[in-house]
Amino acid sequence: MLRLSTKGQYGVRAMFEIARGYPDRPLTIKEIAERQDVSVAYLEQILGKLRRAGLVRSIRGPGGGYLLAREPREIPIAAVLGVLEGPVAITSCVDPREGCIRIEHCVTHLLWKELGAQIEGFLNTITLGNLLAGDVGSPHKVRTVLKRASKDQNSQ
Amino acid sequence: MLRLSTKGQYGVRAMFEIARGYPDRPLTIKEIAERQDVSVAYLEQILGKLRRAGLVRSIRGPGGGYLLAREPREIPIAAVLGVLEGPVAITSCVDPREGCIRIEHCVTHLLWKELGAQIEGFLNTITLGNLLAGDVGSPHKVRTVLKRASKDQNSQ
DNA sequence: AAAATAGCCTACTGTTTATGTCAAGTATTC
DNA sequence: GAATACTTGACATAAACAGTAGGCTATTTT
Ligand code: FES
Ligand code: FES
Repeated sequence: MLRLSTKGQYGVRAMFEIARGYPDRPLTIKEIAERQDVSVAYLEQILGKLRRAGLVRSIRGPGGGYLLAREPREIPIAAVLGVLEGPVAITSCVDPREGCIRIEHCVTHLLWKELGAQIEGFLNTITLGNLLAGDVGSPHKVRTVLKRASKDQNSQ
Repeated sequence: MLRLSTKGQYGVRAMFEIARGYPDRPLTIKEIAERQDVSVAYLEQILGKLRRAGLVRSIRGPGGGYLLAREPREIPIAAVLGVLEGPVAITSCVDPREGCIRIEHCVTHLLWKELGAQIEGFLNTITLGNLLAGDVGSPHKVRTVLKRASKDQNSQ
């Protein structure tokens, strides 16, 4: 249950790969594709979205490629997934783009809303910087990152 | 992103409805269907799964219906969803039924695993009993919601 | 200028999953 | 034995997913 689409998965992996080159070296789609086992054509779609959302910037022509638009530590995973998959919406009822008529008499509505908040909270505390450092999971490490990451929540 | 299927949603709502009758009154599929706006035929599938999993038991013939197999407070939402949607598996890589060859050199694997654990943890702390009491989520908001929810239960 | 490199765009397609419906059963009670 | 109610499996439709294909534009190098 609750599976992420491949777009989201590949997107995060691509962003991680780009982050590894930051800030010096632009990475070409081809390089990313090879290192992360994804097709070039599919990655184009994904990176196109991320670029239009302002998370990465691109340089055309020979020597070109992709670069992060901000520092790795200022890009939470939630931002990447938000662009590629839309907002967290466990059910259509809690989707800001949809809604529900039963909402008033519905017991589960609050449940899904709270679950969504938990997920979004978690994904906002983990940044590409954490991924680079390999530190995912343990709460005390997360807390230090939280302060830095909270700035980014606005720009999403 | 991360949407739950209707089977899971309806399943939880059906379980909630059955829980309201616990332990005295078996509820017929028809009653549940009417109160939760779901088709009888679809509910049959859902309740069938829940019955085979031992979460509810059924009584056939006139006066029959469905009853919880255990007390509401002993049935976490995670159990209901687990039956209807399988285990939490953000990606196929962390799905116990599948797996991944890249797992060794993959940075994101731990991330998805941790996210899954967070979700499962949350869903395990909320039981049908909590739903009946209207107490879901952050402790401060709970109290105000509690009153409204309990009113809805009667008027529904 | 021409060639080579690299990103940009969007339409199309096959596959799978989700969301149900339908029909014909079986068990139980009154 | 008639009415009630659960049981089961097959089937239909629609949407989402996962990815391909092909042509285009911008920039650098020779
Ligand atoms: S059914 Fe939509 S809020 Fe519960
Ligand atoms: S790609 Fe499967 S574990 Fe990361």
